Amino acid sequence: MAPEVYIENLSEYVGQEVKIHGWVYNKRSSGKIHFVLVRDGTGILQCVMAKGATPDEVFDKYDVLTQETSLIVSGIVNEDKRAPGGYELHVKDIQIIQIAQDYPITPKEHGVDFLMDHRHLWLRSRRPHAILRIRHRLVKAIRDFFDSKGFVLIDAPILTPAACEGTTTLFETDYFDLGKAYLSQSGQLYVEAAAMAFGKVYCFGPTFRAEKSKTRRHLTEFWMVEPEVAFYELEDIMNLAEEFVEYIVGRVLESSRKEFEILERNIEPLEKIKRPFPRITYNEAVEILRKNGIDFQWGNDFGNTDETVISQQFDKPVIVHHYPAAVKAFYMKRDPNDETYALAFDMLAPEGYGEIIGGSQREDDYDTLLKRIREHNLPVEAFDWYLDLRKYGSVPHSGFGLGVERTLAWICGLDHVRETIPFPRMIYRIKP
RNA sequence: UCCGCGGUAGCUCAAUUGGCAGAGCAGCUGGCUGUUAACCAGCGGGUUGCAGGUUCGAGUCCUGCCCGCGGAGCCA
Repeated sequence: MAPEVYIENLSEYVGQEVKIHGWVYNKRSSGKIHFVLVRDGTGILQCVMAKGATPDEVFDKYDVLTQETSLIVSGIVNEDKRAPGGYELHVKDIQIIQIAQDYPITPKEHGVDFLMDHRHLWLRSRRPHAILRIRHRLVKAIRDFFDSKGFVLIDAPILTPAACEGTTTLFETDYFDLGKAYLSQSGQLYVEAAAMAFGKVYCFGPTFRAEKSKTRRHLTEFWMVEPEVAFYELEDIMNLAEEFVEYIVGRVLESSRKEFEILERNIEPLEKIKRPFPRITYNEAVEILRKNGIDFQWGNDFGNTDETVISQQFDKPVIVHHYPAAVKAFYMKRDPNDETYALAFDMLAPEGYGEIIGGSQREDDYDTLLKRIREHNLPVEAFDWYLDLRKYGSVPHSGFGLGVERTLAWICGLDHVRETIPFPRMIYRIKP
């Protein structure tokens, strides 16, 4: 009985008969010799059927094979330079499971809209397959980084009673007799509570923003990892962010060569992502913009093109810190030396990708935080528990959030975040 | 929400000044013993996004609407 194996392990079975379970990816023929490309989720294998060498009744099955027909194929593994991937299967038998009719995605060109409508099938194609494998490894690297440093994973709730950051739009839903609930746009307030319990924590999950943004950098549902550390000040958390990004890029680089080739991603820029990263203040960033001919108004937050210009000055991620407090969230601590500035930082990815991290030291003084909540016209009742954290053993603490999809788009060299998540949610797309 | 671009065969696109809607791929038929998005020959395939209007005649011009894409604002 031939062993049932996966294509990624074929090199261990050269000369042996094996059984592959999979789907027809493509086929071509010269009449007396057929080539069927079979994929099984781990790779793509060329299966060869030659008149005379293959039993006639098996050879003739070629005619009914259509793209994405599911089958079990058995044969002898052969090493051959002419085969894509270097190995091929000399077919002895084919068992057809189901014949696929009119598979809509052909090996030719398609538009993004068509492919997104067929995202459930598009996942089978080389490119999305490569991206999502890299996503898997990126997520693993993120978890390994924090786990190896003694952080505790604390999952934040998805349904929340109020906005974490007052301004952005929230998805709203009815919540029994308690009024409205909102889909979380950040787990941050909850990890702050957890940091006071466990010291070093992180949350990792989906977050939701009902912004009507239609750009290559926005999804309405995206994944964010948010570490929070007690007794960390701004400098400490910037150091952590820097070490973190160096680590996850390195991990993905060493594990995903094959996928980067499929994506035609030049990995040289990624190999330069080593500490230390450049650090500039908001004011220095403004100078850069003005030197590049941008008429930037001091006190504004950076726009998309501003971020691109700043990040293009460096070949590593750049940390911008000490933003004007007025443009930052209510919970960020202000610089005691100059209250104009917040102890906040963003990390902008190189190659024009822009912001992938936003973080800060948090306001830890009760009266100051209460004042900020009122200044931002936020409902104080909703934040009573959050204020409690400043009543019972308040300490300096800091954290940041990293957007997984933006980070992955940068690492893969993609021009849109929609390809970095299996089923993207955008303002005009909820299906499939 | 605002600005710009687009919607033609299953898919990707073409159609000159308003004048017979066309090609490649996919599908079907036939050919080919080493193909690499194979190739060669043939066949079938259309409510030109929707609703009006101008005109002898509209894919093409006008009005309204729908949908998508790119960008701005906001953000990770």
